[in-house]
Amino acid sequence: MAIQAPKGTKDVTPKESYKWQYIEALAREICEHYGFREVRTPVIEHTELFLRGVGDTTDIVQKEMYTFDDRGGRSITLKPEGTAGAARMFLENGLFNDAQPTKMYYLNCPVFRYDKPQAGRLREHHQFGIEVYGAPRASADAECIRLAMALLTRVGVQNLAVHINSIGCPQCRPAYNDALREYLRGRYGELCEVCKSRFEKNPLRILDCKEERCKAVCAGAPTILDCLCEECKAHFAELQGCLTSVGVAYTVDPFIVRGLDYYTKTVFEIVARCEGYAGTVCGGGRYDGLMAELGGPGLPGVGFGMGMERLLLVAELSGADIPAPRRTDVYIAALGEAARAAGFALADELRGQGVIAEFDHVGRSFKAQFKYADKLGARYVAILGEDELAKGCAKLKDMATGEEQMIPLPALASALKN
RNA sequence: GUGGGUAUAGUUCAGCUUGGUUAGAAUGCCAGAUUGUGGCUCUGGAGGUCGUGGGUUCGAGUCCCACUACCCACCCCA
Repeated sequence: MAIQAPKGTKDVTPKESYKWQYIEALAREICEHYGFREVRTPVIEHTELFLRGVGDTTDIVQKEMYTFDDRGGRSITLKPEGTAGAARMFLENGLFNDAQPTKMYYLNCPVFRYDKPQAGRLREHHQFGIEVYGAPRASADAECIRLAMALLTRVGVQNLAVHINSIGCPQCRPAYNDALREYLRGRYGELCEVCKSRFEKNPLRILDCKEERCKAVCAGAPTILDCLCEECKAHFAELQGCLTSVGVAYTVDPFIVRGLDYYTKTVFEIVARCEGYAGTVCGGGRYDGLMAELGGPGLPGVGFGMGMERLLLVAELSGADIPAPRRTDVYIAALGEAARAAGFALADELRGQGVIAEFDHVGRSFKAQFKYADKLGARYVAILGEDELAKGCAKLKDMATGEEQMIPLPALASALKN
């Protein structure tokens, strides 16, 4: 093959697109029930947006962005996540002047990260995500988590676990960072190289390290939950109360910190465990400082992102029941030029009446047309040969029972609908 | 960025260890087996520059090297 798709990208073929459409339809339906409206923002943004929004010390910004200069010399970046673009859209369109909160979702949003591809991770993937702006109370956080769980369970993903944490706010986190550094200082030599470099600029990330030795060191570390200010404590308590009240089981995991700089207070991950894949399917949290960071009013935000490829992967691995696409109602088998002309028009007529009708564009024999109709899974074949045409009828064959019946052409549509 | 594996028909793979005439299977695709009828069965057909480039050899799908791509794990994340 001369040209193949770029590394880390994946085609959706006509044989599998129905699975995507199924999940998209469920997501739309659930979002509607929760009062969210769809937004669509550009695939490209000014690089500056992500430097300020996502944070210039994050892995995403430092080594995973698709950044290039356009012909006008502007630095442009393919969006690496959904929130920054949504926030920019919100500010640029002055939506903060409307009654708050603003609840939005995006679906099939392409996001790009220059990463090494592997199971459940691509360079271009598509996210479903939601954003709630202007809602300071923790009930909004809980609503986001509840919505994510509603979709995941509805899609059929098994063995889900919700992990929540609070990473505090600008008032209480510096104190925690000091406490953490104080604790780690004595065991600094035991940390991995990456964590040593994190020590000064972002010690919180050390808690997230997957290295066994770092985990061992962190096991006895002070937790941020002990250092939260009164406001953050109350917020976290409200979140837990809300989750409990809607039946969302969760575990408090002081080790999740998330990879984006904009988070404050609530962070959460929803993890799925199944044969073949175990890991995060949804990650999100609160970002009360983001809007101000982007030069807008100090409105709070909360939301999550969910990778659709990953969602589909775990859904299939969990044996989710994804309904097959609608079958062909009738295949019109015509032979001879006059019959073909009539058959072509008949197909169009039937489609206009809501029937899924197919017609031969290859010029196959009757036998081959039947075979093809069978492959399509057609319920009926309408036979239109010279005999039938002369009578103004079609012979309708039920492919399951084999029964045949002569039907006048004008009555076909209603016969098919029964 | 680090480590491991793989690359042969549309697809899933065998053949490679012990180099040797026209490279196989299954499945899919096309056609035929009563002249206007599917599924099951049978028969036939099309389809491969054996990832790319170099090397060793009388001879390379098979051995060696490089490159590329893909898969898996680490890291990070969705």
